[in-house]
Amino acid sequence: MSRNRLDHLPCSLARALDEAGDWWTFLIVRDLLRGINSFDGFQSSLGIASNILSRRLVKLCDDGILSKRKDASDGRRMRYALTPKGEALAPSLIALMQWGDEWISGRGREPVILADKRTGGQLEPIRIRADGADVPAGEIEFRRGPGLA
Amino acid sequence: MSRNRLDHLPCSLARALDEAGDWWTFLIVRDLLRGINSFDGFQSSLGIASNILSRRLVKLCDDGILSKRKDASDGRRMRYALTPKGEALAPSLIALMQWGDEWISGRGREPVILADKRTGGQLEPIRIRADGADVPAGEIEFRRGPGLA
DNA sequence: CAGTATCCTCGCAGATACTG
DNA sequence: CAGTATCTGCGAGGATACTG
Repeated sequence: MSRNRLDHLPCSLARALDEAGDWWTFLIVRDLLRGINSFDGFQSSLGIASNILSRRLVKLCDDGILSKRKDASDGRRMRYALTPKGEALAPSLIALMQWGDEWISGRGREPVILADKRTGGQLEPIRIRADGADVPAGEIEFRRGPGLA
Repeated sequence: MSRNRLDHLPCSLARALDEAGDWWTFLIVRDLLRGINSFDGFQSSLGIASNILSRRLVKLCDDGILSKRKDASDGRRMRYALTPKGEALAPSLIALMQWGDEWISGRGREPVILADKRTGGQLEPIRIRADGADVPAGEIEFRRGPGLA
């Protein structure tokens, strides 16, 4: 096999990786957490080819991670949103990003921003509740950093 | 490009995915958290081909996620261990596994075990502190579940 | 036991062109 | 704007055989 087949492993981690472990999934979810929710928004943010993005969005919708609807004021424009299942990826995404902050981007440097684009230039940090049942409740705040303008 | 090049993206998440986002990395780290630390241990646990496992272990050592040393009592046997950088992957790994428990393996079912193999048949759960600076401190305990015998 | 060494396959992603 | 359609290709992963 070329691609991994992790579904044979009796492990939730393997199954999670199998469904959400591909490269773009986390980055698309990240963009949605930042307020980016349109096709071309993803495209310009990620530099991903349109066919790849399209395929990935279809799969994410099929897997119940995203939902899709027409924009209320512009019928031509589609808007994507995270489902509860998709939002539930936030804790692992955040943990992974913080790992990158700490161990790759360089210790001591400012953490990378997860700014809410909806506030325009305001750069209001967004707060994401990690309210999984077994995860200690709390809020995580992203401050402005040099990594992601 | 065939493989993703995420390093051009100015984002810690992208860089983290670039370094630790491949399929086997998390599963090898998971095994180490369970107490599996030898080449054939990984192999029989994961069903991974030996050349792939070898390549992956070399890369993980190169990236500073694993360390490697000879077994004290058996010079032929190598033992792998998580470095601090590798241990720091635990929170995201755990979050991802819990996501799989909740959203893929089936809601309401028992979460998958992360049992410590070192205790033999005892199935003592292991505790992993999520003590990242910005992550609310707490302990996560894995209970026995049907997924991973 | 802990890997190398070869060879191969095929899925993911990229480039590009096109459409409602 | 939001995609589809086609073609191409690389490289991770696999099968298998072999070694100190």
